[in-house]
Amino acid sequence: MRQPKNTDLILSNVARHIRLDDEEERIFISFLHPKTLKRKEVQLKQGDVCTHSAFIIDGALKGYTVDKEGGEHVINFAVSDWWIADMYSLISQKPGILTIEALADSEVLLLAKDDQQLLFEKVPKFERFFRILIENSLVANQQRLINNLTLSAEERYQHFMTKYPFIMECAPLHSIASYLGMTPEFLSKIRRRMAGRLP
Amino acid sequence: MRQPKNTDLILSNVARHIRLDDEEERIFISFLHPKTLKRKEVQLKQGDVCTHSAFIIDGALKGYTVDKEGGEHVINFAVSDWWIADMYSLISQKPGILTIEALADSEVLLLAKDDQQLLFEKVPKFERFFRILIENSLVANQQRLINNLTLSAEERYQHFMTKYPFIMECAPLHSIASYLGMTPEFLSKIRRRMAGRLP
DNA sequence: TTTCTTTCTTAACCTAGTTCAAGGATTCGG
DNA sequence: CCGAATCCTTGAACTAGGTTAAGAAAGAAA
Repeated sequence: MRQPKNTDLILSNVARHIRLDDEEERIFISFLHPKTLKRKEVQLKQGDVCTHSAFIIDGALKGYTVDKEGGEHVINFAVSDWWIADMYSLISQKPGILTIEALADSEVLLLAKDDQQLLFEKVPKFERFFRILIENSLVANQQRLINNLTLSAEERYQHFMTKYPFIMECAPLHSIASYLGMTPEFLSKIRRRMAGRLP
Repeated sequence: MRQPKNTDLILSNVARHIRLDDEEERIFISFLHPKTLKRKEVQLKQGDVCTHSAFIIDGALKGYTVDKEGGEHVINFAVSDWWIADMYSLISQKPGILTIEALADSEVLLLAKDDQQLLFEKVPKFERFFRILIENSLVANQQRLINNLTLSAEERYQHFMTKYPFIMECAPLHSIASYLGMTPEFLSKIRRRMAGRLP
């Protein structure tokens, strides 16, 4: 086996949108830096400039902001086969608003912003790939906004469970509550109601 | 004056991110279709497939969804020098979730999705331009999500006023309330409180 | 002008979701 | 295996924001 097993996943991720020949694959992989994260380890800290995108091979991460009262607000999750970064900071190269932290021991591949630029020059197809990634992010984000504006807390939870069952399995409920814009206590109440236990 | 005045605005909009020569400008403009909209006129209806992006020369539009109870939820505004479309539908070419409607008599330039594809082939620089537009959309959208999750109704309103004073001037308050995720009655209460009129 | 519609506000009442405080259940590090 | 976090749940008291209903002000249409 010439390539380490962990690059198979990212190559099939890329192959979903663009087709690469062997040489292009080699170039791409040469830009990636593997990193392992312990549970609770912070990959990016709020206030720092985001210099890398991370592709998750295994494990799970969350991105969150801490508000002025110290409350934590989960903005996104990322599990195996997903990308995560503080897009605002990555794009603008200004201090970011997200802390990205491992929910479980994880293995990721990092792609530096500068290397991404080089990659665009050597393999222009990647412009297209990352444009599609961003398009999908935008659509997902907008849909989430609409859900927050139009659905009740219970409906948001139900929708989340059917859309992201795999996240239900690896993220603690209080993080999911935060992501859904409610308190953990209220999520608990919803779950009791849904289980038929009154009141 | 060789070019109609109304293309100046869109060319300077494009020039903010990519540099075009005369021929490229000519090609770009040849793909644009001017359209005028009367106040309340619908440019795109919820459920239809979005086939064009619109660049606003003059006037103002809003994009909104109607939920199953018939409630209207404003998802975005667009004023002079902005682009608007149902990105979900435009990208996926599936029936959309937004209705896009003129808030005032408006003048827009339409770019068909197919023509955009042709434009990419003839002037590849535009790939970059539209990628940047989408990046900015994504960042703005994410920031809005964070605001909705972390700020009170009053804080959201104050933030909106300072960030979009020009929208304050052309959109009715009930649309702004909807955009901010509150009822018009509650926005009214906030405004009274802020004006110092008790209670 | 007059009428009709849209926009904005008020006030009284209501409720979805929060806060606070506490206890039990798991899980994790050592 | 033990102690300490972390996680989840409960319940009671509270509040930010919603609902309903009504009227005033200001345009637009005619």
